[in-house]
Amino acid sequence: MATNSNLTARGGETERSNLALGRLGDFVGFRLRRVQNQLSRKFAAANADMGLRSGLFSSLAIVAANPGISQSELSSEVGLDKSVTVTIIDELEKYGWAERRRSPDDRRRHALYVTPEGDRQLDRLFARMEEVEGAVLHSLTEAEHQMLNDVLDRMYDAVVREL
Amino acid sequence: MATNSNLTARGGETERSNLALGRLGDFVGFRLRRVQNQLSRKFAAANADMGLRSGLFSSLAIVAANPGISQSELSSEVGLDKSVTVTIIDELEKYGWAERRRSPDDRRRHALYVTPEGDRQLDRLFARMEEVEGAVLHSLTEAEHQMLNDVLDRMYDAVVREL
DNA sequence: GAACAATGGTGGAAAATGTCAACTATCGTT
DNA sequence: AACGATAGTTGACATTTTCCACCATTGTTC
Repeated sequence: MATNSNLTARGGETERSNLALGRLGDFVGFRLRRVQNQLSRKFAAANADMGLRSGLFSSLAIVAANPGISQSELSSEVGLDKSVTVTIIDELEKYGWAERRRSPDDRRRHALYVTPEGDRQLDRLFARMEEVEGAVLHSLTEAEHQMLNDVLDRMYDAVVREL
Repeated sequence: MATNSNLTARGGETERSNLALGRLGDFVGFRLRRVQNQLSRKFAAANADMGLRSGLFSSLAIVAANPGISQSELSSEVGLDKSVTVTIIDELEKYGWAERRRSPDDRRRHALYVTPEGDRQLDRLFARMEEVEGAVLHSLTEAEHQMLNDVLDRMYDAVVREL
């Protein structure tokens, strides 16, 4: 049942660097976190030159894909608090990568848009992200990659569609 | 190529709550983060009663699976700084869930062990984790689950085995 | 159309986390 | 005995979350 490749025995002071996962290995959440941790670490390292705040890239990308989106919508999509989103948009505007425009319909809302400069920046960021992921994905077949995306989407739908 | 189920059109002010992912949808890292975020959020909510610090559960589980492990080894496995691990073990000892014992071989090291009480606690935590994951995993077949674990393991190996 | 609850956005304080650089004790090697 | 490397600890510091109060605007209700 378990896909356990870490059978490292304790007791013999093994030199194999791998540790046992124990029951932790039965949970997808753990494996997910493990991989995701490393991945985001790599990505952060690759972009250490410019000091990009954590949620900044995702936010910019989401705005680019959804022109006119509101800060609340963005917040819930990226999974950040509204107040954090404010800070992020502030920064994006400071860099000149995005801008707020008052919505004519609902004057409370700020409709968000990516500037041309922001688009260029996104290109760069996406390129680096591809590099980082490439190193990881080359160990997967195209079919596996496809299936992974599919499975992750279904998991996301499942976890979101409950209260 | 992309497994995109969010084709929500912009422009028509659609009421569908789903947003477009755009190019972000081409990256596994994004999907990974998405699912993992929700999952850990759920898990945290399920355990809100006791105030469990972030890395605490994983650490306890790893120690349980590797009795006598050192703090450094634990640190690198969980992906935390040594100093953070110190704090975590402090807390675990305060709760009476784990303990340090000076290693006889190497008196610098602290060999870590889970107490019986810690084991009971782990049972409870694992049970809750199963509940949380169960809701997500029921949307996957057993074969998919298996494959997901396998793929994630390979990705982890790939990302770890590079400098 | 006046009153009131609900929503989008801001600002700021406080707690939780993560990062880093000393510093001690111990080990291994020479 | 002397040296560098490792395990653990501590404390300072920056960065991130988390919350809560607040203002402007909207929508609803009578």
